Amino acid sequence: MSSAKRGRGRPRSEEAHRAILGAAEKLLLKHGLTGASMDEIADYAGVSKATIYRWWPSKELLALEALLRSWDADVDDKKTDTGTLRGDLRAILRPWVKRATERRFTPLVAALTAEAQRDRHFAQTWRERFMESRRAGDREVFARAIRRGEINAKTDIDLALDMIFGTLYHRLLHAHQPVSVPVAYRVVDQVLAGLGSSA
Amino acid sequence: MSSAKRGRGRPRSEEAHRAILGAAEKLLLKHGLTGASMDEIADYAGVSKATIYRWWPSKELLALEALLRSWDADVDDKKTDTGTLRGDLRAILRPWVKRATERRFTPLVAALTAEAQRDRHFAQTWRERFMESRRAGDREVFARAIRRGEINAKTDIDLALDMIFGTLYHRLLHAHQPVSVPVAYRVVDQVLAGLGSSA
Amino acid sequence: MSSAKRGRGRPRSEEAHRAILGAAEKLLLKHGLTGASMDEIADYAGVSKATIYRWWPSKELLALEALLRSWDADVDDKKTDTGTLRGDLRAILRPWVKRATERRFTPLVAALTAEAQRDRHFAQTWRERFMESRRAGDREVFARAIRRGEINAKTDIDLALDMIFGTLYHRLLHAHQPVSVPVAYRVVDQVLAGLGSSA
Amino acid sequence: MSSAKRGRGRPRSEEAHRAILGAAEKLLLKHGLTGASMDEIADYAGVSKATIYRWWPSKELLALEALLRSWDADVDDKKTDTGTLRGDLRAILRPWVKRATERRFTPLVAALTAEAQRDRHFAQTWRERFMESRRAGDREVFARAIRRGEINAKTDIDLALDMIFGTLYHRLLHAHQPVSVPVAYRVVDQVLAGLGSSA
DNA sequence: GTGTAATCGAGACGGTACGTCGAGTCTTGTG
DNA sequence: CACAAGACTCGACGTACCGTCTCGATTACAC
Repeated sequence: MSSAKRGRGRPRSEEAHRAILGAAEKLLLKHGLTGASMDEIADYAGVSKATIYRWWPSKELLALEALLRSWDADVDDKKTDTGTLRGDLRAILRPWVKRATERRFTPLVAALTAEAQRDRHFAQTWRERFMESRRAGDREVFARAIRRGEINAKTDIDLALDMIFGTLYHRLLHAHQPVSVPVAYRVVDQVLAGLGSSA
Repeated sequence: MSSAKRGRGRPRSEEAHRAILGAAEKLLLKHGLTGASMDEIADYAGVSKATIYRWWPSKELLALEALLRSWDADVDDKKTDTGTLRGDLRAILRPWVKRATERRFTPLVAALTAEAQRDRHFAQTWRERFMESRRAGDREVFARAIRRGEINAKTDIDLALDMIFGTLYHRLLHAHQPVSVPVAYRVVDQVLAGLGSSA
Repeated sequence: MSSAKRGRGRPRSEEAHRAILGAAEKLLLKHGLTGASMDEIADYAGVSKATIYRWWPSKELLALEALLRSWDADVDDKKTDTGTLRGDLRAILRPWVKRATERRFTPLVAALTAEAQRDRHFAQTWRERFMESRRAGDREVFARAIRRGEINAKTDIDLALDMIFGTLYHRLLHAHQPVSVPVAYRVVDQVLAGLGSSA
Repeated sequence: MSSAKRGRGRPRSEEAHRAILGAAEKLLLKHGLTGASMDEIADYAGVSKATIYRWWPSKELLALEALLRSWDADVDDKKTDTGTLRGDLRAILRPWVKRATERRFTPLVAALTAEAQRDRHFAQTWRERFMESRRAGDREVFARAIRRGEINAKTDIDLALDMIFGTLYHRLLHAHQPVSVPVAYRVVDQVLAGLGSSA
């Protein structure tokens, strides 16, 4: 019956896996997509390049996973249910701003975003694994507000989220204006105000 | 005609200059920053690579200029003074959306944005020549609205602009949601609505 | 008879053995030493690579054995005693030329000869198993001729054999001149003529 | 006259060329075709790998040229006209044996011979540049003997040469029997004796 | 029968070299 | 001088193959 497919061959080394991701996190996050080479990563991980390529078909996919892990690493994903939409959004944005500004995520995010323009397939993966996955939670916050009757049921949630995160990413990427918790709060306020009237 | 400041040697070839930018526009816009090589560009322009590097210190700077020229090429920058802020913004965004969606700008913009993360110096140039230059006009529209008393004098113009363009770029870059003229109008409406209440 | 040393564990699979040699013969003979990979051979034999390496320490040794088997496969090693040295040598060379020209032995022979230059140990094995083993019979033909008084007892048999096979291999390896049964006969004639006078 | 094609661009660096061939001679001759890597050669030559590949399409072709140069390096190609065929052949073989036995040519020769079996194109080059080029002179020695009336005009020169060099290469490659000047002389004698009677 | 021991298939792994590509620099000869 | 041609350096890329290793599953002989 079952378990038929229980591993036949040599089991894949979780050790190696971890080492690769560790090296990728460290080197790619630090030096960026082009700043770190696969050879370096392999060396640093004490692993052969072939082993990396066995599991990650490209540098970009490896970087994506490293980014994801690093991103999710220090999240205290406290179920943020503060009772108000504004409160929930603030609770989401507070740690987001910290991560986004403290650590060197932006270079990788920018590089992978650029890669997504060149490779439709990667773009798909990028959307699913980076964008959509964190978006799901954010959408829920709006859904709750709708259930509460706090905002109009017809609110375009995706647009609202794009206005919030689009604005902040824009500043992050071009660094022409500061990104901070207060700024994030103001963005939330503006968006919320806008929602009300367009209802 | 004279040519007073004629140097000693062979005069610089405007012809070559134009050819380089033409090739850069064509190839870089079409295939992206990594998709086109300097050798290809030189070949296509019928120019030596050294000549390119004499005038543009790097591929990125060349791409930046090509992007700028292409961007400004088909602009009917009719001084758009419609009398209302909403009208002015719509007038600005209508051609913007066309350019941004019709032509292949996004890959280059994304690639150069990524480059800006790696190179502080390039980031500076990027901000000045790409961001700020088009921003000036946009800001003026808000300034006019303030003078008209249409919006609060303390309005954070930069934030408003980031909310508009940030949102649209966000969608452009990740293609998770559509970008269209109606969408752009809705963004304007939301932002304007937000401005009012936070005044 | 033997089987005395029957071990404790699972007996070695004769099936696997045959399959490996079969695959080796087929693939190595067809594509050469570098043209066929161990992975391919293992796959084709339906056997794991480790099983191959358990019994053959290296690709070269496996190839050697495959070559030997294939070489000896279609030999009608009719004890060729024709009564004269010339007749015996012709009887030996006739099938030799066929094998050497018809099938794809030369690439393997060349590759293994090259390997013998790099690895003294393999060179030893190569000499013993490939050269010497087929040489024994050839030498006997000369010994018979000496017993018959057909040629001088002091004839340098090894030199004679080297002159015959060296010449033919030379042509085989560099393909600058044809190898055929008539050519082989002429070589024999020349060598025999030479022997007589140097006696 | 010609010279029309005198380079426009940067002239190829004879320095680099020499360095590459020097490194190739040293490393490939010393460690063999597989024992030396292109990276090592590039390093040793103080040259980039790309430069090597610009001029030599493959490791094998580079090795061929290195072999040729090294082979021809220490030749005192004294026009050997001793008056007799035997004398001429001895004069040719004396230095040949020295080169062939003293220096580490055989591994490379064997490896390239093996390569010639895999690649028809390389085989062609190999024959032309290694075999035929040195053969031309050897053939002339026989032609002279024919003109002198020393040997039959119908002598199969190529066969005679194959018998001489084939025999010696055979011993060189398999090392089952010694190669020395006396041995070479005996081979010559045998071949010459054979020629006479088959005339 | 149950334990012990060798073998096998599957397949991951480290290592090492390959040949390719692109950016940017440098060296000539020519206009 | 500015330019065209193009050789050169540097360094990364992704691929391929070898031989080793780790497992779990088999298949005997021995107790």
